[in-house]
Amino acid sequence: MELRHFRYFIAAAEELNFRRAAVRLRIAQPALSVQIRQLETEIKARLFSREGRGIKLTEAGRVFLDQARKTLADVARGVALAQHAANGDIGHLVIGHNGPAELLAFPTIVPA
Amino acid sequence: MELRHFRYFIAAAEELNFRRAAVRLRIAQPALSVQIRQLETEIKARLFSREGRGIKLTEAGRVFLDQARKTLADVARGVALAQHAANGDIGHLVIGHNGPAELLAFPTIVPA
DNA sequence: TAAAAATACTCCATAGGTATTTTAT
DNA sequence: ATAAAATACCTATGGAGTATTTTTA
Repeated sequence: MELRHFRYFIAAAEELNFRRAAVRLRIAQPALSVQIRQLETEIKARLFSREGRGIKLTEAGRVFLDQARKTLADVARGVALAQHAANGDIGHLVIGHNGPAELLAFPTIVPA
Repeated sequence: MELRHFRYFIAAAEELNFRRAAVRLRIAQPALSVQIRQLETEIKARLFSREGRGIKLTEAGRVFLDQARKTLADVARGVALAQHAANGDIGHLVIGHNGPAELLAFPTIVPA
């Protein structure tokens, strides 16, 4: 299983049509058909019901779509974090306060 | 970028040695070397510092390792959820109770 | 019968292997 | 001097394309 399967599956699930999804992915329809079939075989679950005229998501397809989107989001986040770290940005400092606003004082820079 | 890059990177990051990681992945060391280089090029961040004798994770490598593990965990979760859904298990019912235990009664099956 | 997916094949891009070189200790 | 990674080159697996067949609304 590769990220390609996730990208292809999401396109197919959103278009609910292999031909249109293939156009969007800039590949041929049989290539998409084969990759989706591979994915279904590997996870041992049917993701689409083929109705001769179009396709529908199965229940397994619906839950998998959710996770597939999260997976691709994780990938994007990993890349973004790595790039920031590579540029010396090692994270964000978050300051919280849960008391009355009157007790909040900001630090002051005192000239030497 | 493909899941292969994530699997290879995690192995290399855990072994901190391309040769040992390659053995674990059952591929040759140069194949691993090339794939890691591809990954670094694609995300535009150096993940390892090469020290001639071995490798070390960079800061970018450390944050990417974290996300790479989450990504693979998401993949596994997606597969598990899809398989369960395919077998008719559409989720779990969770019942909570926040009052005194004395007020808790279990439903009883009444014979017809 | 028509619109869509599946199948059959062919081709080629690239993952991976072997041999060797480079690098840093 | 040596252990590890990088480079060069070759091989072959499989992703993708074109043509065609199968399916069902």
